[in-house]
Amino acid sequence: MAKIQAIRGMNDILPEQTPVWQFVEATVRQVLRQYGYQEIRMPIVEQTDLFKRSIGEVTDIVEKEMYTFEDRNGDSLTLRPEGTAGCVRAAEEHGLLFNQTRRLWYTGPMFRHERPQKGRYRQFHQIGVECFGMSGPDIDAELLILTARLWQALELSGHTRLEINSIGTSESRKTYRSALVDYLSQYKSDLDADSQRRLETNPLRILDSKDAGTRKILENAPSLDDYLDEESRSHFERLRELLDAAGIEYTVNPALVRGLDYYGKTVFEWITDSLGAQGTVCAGGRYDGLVEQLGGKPTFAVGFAMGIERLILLLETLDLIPEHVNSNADVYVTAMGDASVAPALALAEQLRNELPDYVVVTHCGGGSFKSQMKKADKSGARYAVILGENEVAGGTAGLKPLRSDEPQKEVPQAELAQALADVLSN
RNA sequence: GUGGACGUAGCUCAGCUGGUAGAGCUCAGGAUUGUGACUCCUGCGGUCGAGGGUUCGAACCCCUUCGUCCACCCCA
Repeated sequence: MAKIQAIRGMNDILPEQTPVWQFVEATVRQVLRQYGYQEIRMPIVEQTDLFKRSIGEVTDIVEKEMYTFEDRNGDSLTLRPEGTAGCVRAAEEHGLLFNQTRRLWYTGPMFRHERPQKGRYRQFHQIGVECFGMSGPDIDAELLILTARLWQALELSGHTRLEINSIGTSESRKTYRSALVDYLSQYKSDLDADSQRRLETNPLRILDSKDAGTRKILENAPSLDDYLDEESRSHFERLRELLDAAGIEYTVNPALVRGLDYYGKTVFEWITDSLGAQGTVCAGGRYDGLVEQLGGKPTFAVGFAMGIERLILLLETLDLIPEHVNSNADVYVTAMGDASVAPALALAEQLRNELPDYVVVTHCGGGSFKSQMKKADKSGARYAVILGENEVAGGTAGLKPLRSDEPQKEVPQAELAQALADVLSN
């Protein structure tokens, strides 16, 4: 019988990996807390229409990447392919957006039926940040300053670069789009095959083409910049001033277009060159029209999402996972012989009471002294506490350093916690 | 959805022109009746991804299929 295994592109996160995830999540949480962002938790499943109406009917995500299925009562439901739509739905549904400003964040799995590759999976995890009710470029700048602080906290500054652009309001973008299509249509047969297809589906994406012939044609193409409305233009200029003032480095990439329909004005991406083809580690932008589009009052909004898998992949590639993240024991308590099992369990409890910040692992499962010592070593603990018949009889414990050549000491059990506190703290 | 590479022990891999499987690491035990890391010895561990075909004989050749990885598309 065939073995049942995980769904393609949906990965188990194993015990060796979870400490890294917790480290990244905790670091992000801490930075967001500093800026006063509030966490929101949404369901993983939403009505299919929510995504169709927000992401855009003709995007790849909606057309061919969604996990959509029928509920038992016939409703069409979809596993969320991204977080913004559900966040807007939840915030709107509970009156979080009316006449107020909000700074929200969330994390969790997202689902897209794509072919997996490095840094891209069918179930992947994002940390999303969304801000509502603020119209100016100052909040755009805050988001970028916040992410820059996060890169610093993760020691990723210098391995990520920021690209920004303004794609204008949907009206100005529409005008530009038709100008671009008009221009490119003259050369349609000279465009590469992908770009010919994009002419129908997503013409702005052609700006990004790597094909030499297409690039040549693009040289004389109309520029998005010339079609920007005045408000978008000044918004973008002000954003650049704010970033300059904050010392955030960036490049303006006129070809930077986001794939989701709801974006307008500011768009940005943090990119790394260390991950191969999937180098975008964080991306977002402004989406002032979305709340209204989903049935709410017009509400200014801007946000971004980070891919946790990509962040972790990057940290691992650059060998930036701090040492302490992977250690899963500080003290390992051995128990030699049946008679010392109960005292060992009791002694470990005593240590946990007095040293709540340290990880105390008790040896279970018996075995020779030698094998217990091996396990102590393997655990990564800095100290072994040795409890055998002699120690139990004398009310002491052996305190053995495992990471240095210092000699083992016999310590009265009552003084063991203090002795460990002294040696573990330096 | 398209293309390429690859599936042999828990992990990393070797296995020549077809002759029915090996190493290192890990794990368990021992050398050392209560002391890990280094060393040495012993042991556990494989329907060679699956199914079919060719052959006296297939891990190796052929077909099919499943899976993984990387890239394209697209995206975090």
